[in-house]
Amino acid sequence: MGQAATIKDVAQRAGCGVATVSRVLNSTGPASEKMRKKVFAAVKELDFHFSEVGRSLQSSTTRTIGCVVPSIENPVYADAVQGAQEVFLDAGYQMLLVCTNYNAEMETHAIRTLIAKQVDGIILTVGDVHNSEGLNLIRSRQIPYSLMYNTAPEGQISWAVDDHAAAARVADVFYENNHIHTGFLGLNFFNSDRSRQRFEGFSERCAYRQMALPALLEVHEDGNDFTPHLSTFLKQHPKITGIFASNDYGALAAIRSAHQLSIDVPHDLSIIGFDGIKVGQMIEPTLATIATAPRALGAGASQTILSMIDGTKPPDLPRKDQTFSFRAGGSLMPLSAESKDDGKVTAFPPSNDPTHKKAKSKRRDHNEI
Amino acid sequence: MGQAATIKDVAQRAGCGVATVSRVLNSTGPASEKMRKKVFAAVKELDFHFSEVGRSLQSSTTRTIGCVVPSIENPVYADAVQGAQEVFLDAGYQMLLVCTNYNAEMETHAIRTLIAKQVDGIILTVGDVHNSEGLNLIRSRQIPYSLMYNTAPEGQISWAVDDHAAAARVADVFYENNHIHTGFLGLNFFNSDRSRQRFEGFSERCAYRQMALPALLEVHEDGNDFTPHLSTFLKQHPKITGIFASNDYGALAAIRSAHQLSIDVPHDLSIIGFDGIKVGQMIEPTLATIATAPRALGAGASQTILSMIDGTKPPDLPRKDQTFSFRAGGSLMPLSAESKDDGKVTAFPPSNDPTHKKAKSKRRDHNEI
DNA sequence: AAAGTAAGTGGAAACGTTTCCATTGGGAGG
DNA sequence: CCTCCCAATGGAAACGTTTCCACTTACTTT
Repeated sequence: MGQAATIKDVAQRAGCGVATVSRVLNSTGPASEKMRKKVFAAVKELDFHFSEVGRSLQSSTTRTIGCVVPSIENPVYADAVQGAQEVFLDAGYQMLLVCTNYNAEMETHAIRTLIAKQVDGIILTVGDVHNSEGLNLIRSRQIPYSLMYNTAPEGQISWAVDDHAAAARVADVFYENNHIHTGFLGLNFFNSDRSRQRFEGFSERCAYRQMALPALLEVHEDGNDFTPHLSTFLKQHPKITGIFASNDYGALAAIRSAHQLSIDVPHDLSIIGFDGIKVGQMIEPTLATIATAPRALGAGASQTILSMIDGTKPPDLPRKDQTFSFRAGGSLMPLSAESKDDGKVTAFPPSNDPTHKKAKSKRRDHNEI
Repeated sequence: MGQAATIKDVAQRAGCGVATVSRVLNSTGPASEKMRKKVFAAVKELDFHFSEVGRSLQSSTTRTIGCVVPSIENPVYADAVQGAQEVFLDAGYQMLLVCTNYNAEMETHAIRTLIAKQVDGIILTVGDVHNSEGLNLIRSRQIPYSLMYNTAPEGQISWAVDDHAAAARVADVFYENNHIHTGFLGLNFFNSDRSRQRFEGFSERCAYRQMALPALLEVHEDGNDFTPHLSTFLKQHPKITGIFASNDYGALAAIRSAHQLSIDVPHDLSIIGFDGIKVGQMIEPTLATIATAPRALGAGASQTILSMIDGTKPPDLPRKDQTFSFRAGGSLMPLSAESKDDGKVTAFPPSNDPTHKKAKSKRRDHNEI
């Protein structure tokens, strides 16, 4: 059975014209019962299925959506993509996925190809919203699109977490728990405007709260060599009692490195992450973090696009402060009031004592790390 | 600039026939320098790009590959998909992604649609290799395809971890570490033949080693209510000193639940996972596990498909025992020889890990759980 | 100078659909 | 019995490409 059957084959077999076959199969237009029978019989015999390509050419619609994200190794994007995918699938659309690996060139190229493939819409996370060649192409072609995880510039739609506000929330949480001296752990700080936004929001709120300005620890890759960095950092900033990591992986790495340095989390050091990945709740201590809903964002962006396509009313974007929530966890612990003001060492056990008696709330001695 | 320009518009603008435009732009066939200039000028003015749809119709090739996996929330699949995607992108193919959520109906439907879209190949993980309607469709249509993470039946190609052998390896590891009484934690045991394969391989090798046959703890969802299950399970099987979880998430859940039950991992209970997800190495204790290379599998499957398409020699499948490796980790600890036979409480060798000194060398007393 | 060749070019068919339009036939209304 | 209308149908155009083929032109070769 070499080539796939076409509508012509069906027509011939059923002894009618192609127009009739099309009408019968699509239930568009009239057809006698006799013809319908014959057509269906022919379809069955030939195992005929419409070619979407022919259809697309004629209708100039592909029922395909492009999706461009940096990487689905990051569960945040993976979830968003999957959320999007479900919505699209329900609506009868398929999804072309491209991961750009945070590479601007790939981003542009991918978008160009998607446009050439005549996708009906594009859902994307770009590296730099204000300077994305691909995004410009999309806009000039007037293709329905929705951003994800980008802070939306003027008049554009983006389903995103409000990084700034969320980070501010973290500062509040630290404040409420008497952590005044904090650090910010930024992964890929200079590649990710999301990371920068978080630092900014965090810093500003710290200032507002009259807390110390957060010390910045910038890390490029999440290699295994993070421990010395943390050690140095904590020596340089001995007063720090809380660290805000720009994402949960960073937080996990910090917890682990702290552990290796015999710094107990949360007794000696509190840590808050960002994203709310699943494993954060599967470990001990559980990770205090900013929980986000990537699936919902992906689904929302998809619905926006669908409504652009069929002209219905698009869903409302969530209120900015509803794009995240703080999730308590074992990695955060209130600092006792007496050590709050100066972070000064009070009663210490000998620092070479590796024991971590949980009950006792000791402070770490930074000078001896 | 309403509609996108077509090759006809370009031809008209350049004052030539469409054939010439096609030849110039595709560098196929001769063209005078004068015409070339004019064509390129017209292309620029009109911002013309070929429509892939028209092209596909004519060439009956779409430069698109379908990818069907259960879910990319599972980082194993996410990595595999991304590995595949990179290979395809390099080769100039785009990837249509469908996540089936472990649902056979969706699987069939997705594959049907992919076929209708005339993808040039399909890379997929099916629920049941021996009874997949979609797979049959693909085969009857003679579409290039490659399985992933399915144990390949007779004469089919599948890039997969050898679950059976890997699980056997885990039994060996337990044996070498004097763990004779073990349990198997199966997630979605009845939905996943992978999980079953692992149990089988594990059991067989346990028998071969003359270890106790593993007790099976079956879990349906990884909810928060796992702890009581584990508690009951350990009460029922008090001799167990090692648990093999059918995937890393299960292992993490087990560690956490053990913690909640005041069972120390690894001193009281050793745990080995499966998959080798990234976070396994970011937590304390690190997770002993079967490490796999999802990206490589995805990439391999892609290359297989590409070579089917262009008729070149397909890459060799990896040797079965090279599809995985055992990765040591803190969640596994050798059982002292004297307690080996009966699991009786004895003194433990001092841990060189200072953080675990707090764990008093106690064996858990199952009766008190 | 005639003939042959090669380069350059455009027309038109083909790919698989949908849809407009024209044609047919039959039944109802006058 | 003649008209009119409507249901049923098929032919053909259109969608945007590529490619075959035929045609012109100009140049080389005898």
